[in-house]
Amino acid sequence: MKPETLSFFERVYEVAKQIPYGRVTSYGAIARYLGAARSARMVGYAMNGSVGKDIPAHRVVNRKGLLTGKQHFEGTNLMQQLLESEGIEVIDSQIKNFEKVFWDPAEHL
DNA sequence: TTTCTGACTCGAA
DNA sequence: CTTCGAGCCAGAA
Repeated sequence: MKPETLSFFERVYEVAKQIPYGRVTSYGAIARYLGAARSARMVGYAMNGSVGKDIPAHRVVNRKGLLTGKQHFEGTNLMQQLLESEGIEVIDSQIKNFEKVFWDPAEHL
């Protein structure tokens, strides 16, 4: 691809799409991978437009493994349901064993 | 052009 | 240990 022609949002999408099944990552991790370590907020903001695209936004959480963006899904528990269906243990919007299911873009890409 | 906002993060109290 | 505040950047109005 031609990253130079892609907007920041589009770059975020490209990375988010590559999150493996049953794994999750953080906004900050994606931001750092894109070279914008301090644009974690923008990553989340970008996910707003993830609807209608093939982006598994539910696999992206904050660095604590907390489903901070679940409110942006249809139901307040949809995001958690999706993660649990992938084998990820989630309790009260908090991912358990977050370190084990965490997927670092820089590590895989 | 200026202003505002946000699905974050980190450091300090 | 938990809670609170300020900084950060990119995009839309």
